[in-house]
Amino acid sequence: MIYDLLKQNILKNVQFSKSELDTFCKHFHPKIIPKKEILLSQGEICKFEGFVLEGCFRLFTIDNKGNEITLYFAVKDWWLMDVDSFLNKTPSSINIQALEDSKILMIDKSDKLALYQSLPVVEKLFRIMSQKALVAWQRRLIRNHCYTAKERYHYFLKTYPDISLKLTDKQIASYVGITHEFLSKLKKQPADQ
Amino acid sequence: MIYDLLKQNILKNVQFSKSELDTFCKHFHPKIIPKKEILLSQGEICKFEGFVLEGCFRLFTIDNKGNEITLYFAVKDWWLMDVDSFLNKTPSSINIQALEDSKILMIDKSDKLALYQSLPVVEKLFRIMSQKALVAWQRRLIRNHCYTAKERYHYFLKTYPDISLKLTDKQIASYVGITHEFLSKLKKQPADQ
DNA sequence: AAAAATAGTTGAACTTGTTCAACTATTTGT
DNA sequence: ACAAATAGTTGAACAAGTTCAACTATTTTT
Repeated sequence: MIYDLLKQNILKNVQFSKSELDTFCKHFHPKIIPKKEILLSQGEICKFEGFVLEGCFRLFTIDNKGNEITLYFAVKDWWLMDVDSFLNKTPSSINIQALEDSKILMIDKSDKLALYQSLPVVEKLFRIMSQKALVAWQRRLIRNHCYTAKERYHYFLKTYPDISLKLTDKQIASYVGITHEFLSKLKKQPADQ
Repeated sequence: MIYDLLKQNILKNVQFSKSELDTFCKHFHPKIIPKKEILLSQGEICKFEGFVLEGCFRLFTIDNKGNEITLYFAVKDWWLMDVDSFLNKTPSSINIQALEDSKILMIDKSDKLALYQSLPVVEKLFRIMSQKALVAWQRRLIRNHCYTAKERYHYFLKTYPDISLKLTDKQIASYVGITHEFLSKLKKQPADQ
């Protein structure tokens, strides 16, 4: 069933009854996003939340010097949104673009806010999801300080072997935080040196 | 009253009734932490959450090369904990140290978990606090890529003028992500150059 | 008040990663 | 299948930030 993956994802974080799962899921609607399409553009206000079923997305921002920084790549079982823009109704500073033909489950902001009201356990779900995400961002910041570019690159390959197969080196470089020219040079060196 | 600041902090994030505020606060106990004392050490499991009333704390990690990376400084109105360790019962990778004689409100993990049960609006409070924190970490990672060391240093001074007065340059450098020698050189240059 | 420890400064040599430019290889659109 | 666009490679010059060491200034401890 179309909601199976979403239900599994929820149950990884918190206990939901069968009926709670159904109530939750029925507000999510499938959507096909063709390759290259932009789901959210820098400047727009994010009024949805998405859950990836198939394909791959890149969430990135473009700084004032024109550099692209990739926040993360989202494949099957990942969530898509700009928390900042969604929460604070501010223009988004990120772009969400499909790197492949993709399929997501989408919920409108108004439906999500209604869910928080009608199904209190949803607060717990997103409390836990947010705390886990927060921890991941903390760790990434620490890695960015402690690890060299080369170590960060190999960490990425090791941590997301499946995702990295779908990406160009340029996209990986924008996640690792280096130029693609330098990544090209790194690749020539053996991993341990 | 001792809980005034905590109550204000809560109301910034979510609407609590007077009785909800009281029920929430009564599980927090004041604690004095003298200067230099370590509230949580790397390796320990974090079984509390703290809210700063007075003084100043540094949350930092020491990497395998012996470098100190400061996650953040916590003064009045900031929260203290290692979310990762608290949530996942894993040995903490951070140290929390008082930089001055300080006073906090502290809640035990078991009391906090009980609060989630007895007062459902607490889930909402921490859902929102976590989402805001998550956004702050996202933004910091982006700044670390886009800004030079000098820009990050001046951003810190501008954003936390009150906190920076309490800190040594060495501590600031460990937040900005540079050596204190380099910070010393940066300070000689005019801010805009 | 003296001694010890910690913080801050400075310079020289060095390392890591960037920039720019020219080129080759691969993918995409028609 | 061809043209156009995009991705990847390579090298040389450069810039940002580190390391190490020697020194001075300030703070803490006794």
